[in-house]
Amino acid sequence: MQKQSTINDVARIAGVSKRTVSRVINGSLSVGESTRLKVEKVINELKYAPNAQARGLASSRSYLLGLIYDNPDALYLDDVQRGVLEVCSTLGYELVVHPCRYQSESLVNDCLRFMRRSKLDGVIVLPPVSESETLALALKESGSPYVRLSSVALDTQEHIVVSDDRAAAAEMARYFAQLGHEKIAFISGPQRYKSSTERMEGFQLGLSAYGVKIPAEMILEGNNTFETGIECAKQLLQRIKRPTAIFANNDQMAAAVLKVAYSLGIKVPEQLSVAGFDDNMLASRVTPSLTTIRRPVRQMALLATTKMIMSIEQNHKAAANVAAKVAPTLVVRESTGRCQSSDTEN
Amino acid sequence: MQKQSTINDVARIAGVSKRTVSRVINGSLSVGESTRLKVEKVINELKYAPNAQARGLASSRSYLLGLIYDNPDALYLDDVQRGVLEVCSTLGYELVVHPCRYQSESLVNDCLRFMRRSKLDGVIVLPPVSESETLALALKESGSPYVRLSSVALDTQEHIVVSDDRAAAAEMARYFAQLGHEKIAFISGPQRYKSSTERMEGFQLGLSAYGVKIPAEMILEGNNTFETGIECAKQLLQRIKRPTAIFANNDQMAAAVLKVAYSLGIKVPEQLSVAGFDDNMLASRVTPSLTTIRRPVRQMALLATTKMIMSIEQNHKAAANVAAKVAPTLVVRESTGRCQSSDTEN
DNA sequence: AAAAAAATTGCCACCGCTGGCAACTTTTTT
DNA sequence: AAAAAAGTTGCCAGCGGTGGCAATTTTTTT
Repeated sequence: MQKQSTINDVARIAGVSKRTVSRVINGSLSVGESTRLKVEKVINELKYAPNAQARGLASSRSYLLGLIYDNPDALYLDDVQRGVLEVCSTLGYELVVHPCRYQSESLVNDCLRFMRRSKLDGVIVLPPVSESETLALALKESGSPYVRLSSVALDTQEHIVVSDDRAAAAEMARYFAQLGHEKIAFISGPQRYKSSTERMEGFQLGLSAYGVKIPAEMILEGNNTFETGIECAKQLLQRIKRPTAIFANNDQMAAAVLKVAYSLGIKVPEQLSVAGFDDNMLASRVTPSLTTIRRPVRQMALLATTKMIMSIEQNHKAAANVAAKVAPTLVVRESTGRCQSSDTEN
Repeated sequence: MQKQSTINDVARIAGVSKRTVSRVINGSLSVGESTRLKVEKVINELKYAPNAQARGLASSRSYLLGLIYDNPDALYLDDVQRGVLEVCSTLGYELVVHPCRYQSESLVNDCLRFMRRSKLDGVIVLPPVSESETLALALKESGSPYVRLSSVALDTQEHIVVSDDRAAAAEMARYFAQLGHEKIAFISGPQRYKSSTERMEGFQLGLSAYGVKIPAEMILEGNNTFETGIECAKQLLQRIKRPTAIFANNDQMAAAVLKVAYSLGIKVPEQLSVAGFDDNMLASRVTPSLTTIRRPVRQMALLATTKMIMSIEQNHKAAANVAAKVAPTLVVRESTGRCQSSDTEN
């Protein structure tokens, strides 16, 4: 367990002051070329790495980013983390993960404490926590950089990256309509989440362009889990007049529909078209594979992180200029097809 | 954005020295009851929270734990994170995630830098990185606490939590044999991972107890991804003499087998039994649902974290006493059944 | 009641680094 | 060539806590 070398060691050996070493580390412009090389050489020899705590204490920077979320889909979270870490690692930041409870009334305090305690340089907030306006306000007031991922534009460009779920759902509607479906059902997510209502409205709007309307009894609310998907699917498929196509708010529930259809002997896509939303790993694994909407989650995370680091490093104008909107795209696979049922057929 | 209060503010207002405030914060025993109350009152009024960086700098503790891994299955990672965070949050630690490349020759340096830079109090290492003996050695030498999750006992109880994959695979073998299968295939994971060889050996050993032996051509090596699972499954199922049962090293590959079997018109479980390993979300989502081995991942993470925090807090004997071995269990679902093929049938 | 022991509390240095400003060099201007 | 400007580098004071030890107060012992 060898003693860790400090900035003093580097300074002494390189024959310069530690202030100069500090400048080299931070890429200051005002360091002579020869001095820089000399110092860098010593740094490498000693395998010196600056102490993040000391650095943070002196400069009120921690090079720590936080990720705040509430019980997201594992696959979604993983995608986000990968995206964030990709940027972090190249820019020298580390990521601290922090689950919390969206519903809790101590949410705001919890998050602020988290940020203060670890002196985070900024936080990335995932849905649905990102939809909390009180939290957003508190973050804004706290003065530390933050970026929200969301399905709806919520505040200024600087603090958000949105995916246009509404448009994507509309595209799915168009696709369904063009396949000739008219008896269409929708399994929504919790209506208290904006992403759910966005998708539902987009879908309905898209269908209405084709003169198709979803009757109220064809809209069921799940909570984005496989289990509730099963419940909803059973309700929809055991009816006398069952739909010929079902659009679910996410892949988990769409997979559940597949499962129920199978157990009822309903053939997909011949007798029933099914589509999901997310395009997570599940979509391509199930049989038949799911037609779905691909959300560029990783890319959103990437943008969000870039944006945040820019705003940490005082490039607010630049941060506001990083693209803030991404467009999910339709991915057609095996679970959807032309409507083949005649009028009277069930 | 109000100024954050410091220990000095608390000390001044409470009319004591900051050393005393520090003692109160750290729960030192030698503080008079009345003094403590007085100080705590001020702390609450000011909503004072100690600066983690300053604390760390002075005491060489950061209350930060690291999680080191290389490209794990998203579902596995999520499970681990949940387990770790559960303990962390109750004990006042935060978690920093750090992906790295197991194959890279800079692995050790990368990990050590990570630990030093953020002054982590300890790290949890996931497979396959956890199998690197050089890394383990470096960690031991570095003196900072670490715990490895693995499928094989690798070092002293204090630093590891293992799941007995070998025994679990043997149990699957027993189950297969009792169903009457004799033409059995195995899709292994990369042979360079201990977990892969453990499972394979356990499976073979288990079968041999029933006089069943897997011929070499019935063992294929995938790399634990769905895609390679597809390749292996195709090879196995397009043969004239195809197996009546396939055991895959993980659920991803087992799901791939299901997919291929479906496309070839092979009925599962009537004509082919399929089983996986992990019991992740996928297993229950696919059709037919997968018989598999449930690994108590979350529990392992929990144990590992508990163990580590104990050893951070100097309770080495206690740490060594936390259970270090968990037993995965067989979960029977729909993808397996009695062997129904006669001798000549394919 | 004085001395010894124990319990509290305070002082000061220091953890490792960066910020501000001064000092020293080198280059450019006049 | 002297003066001004620009480019480098160093010194010192913190950032907000904790550790060691001394000082003070309280309790116990004789």
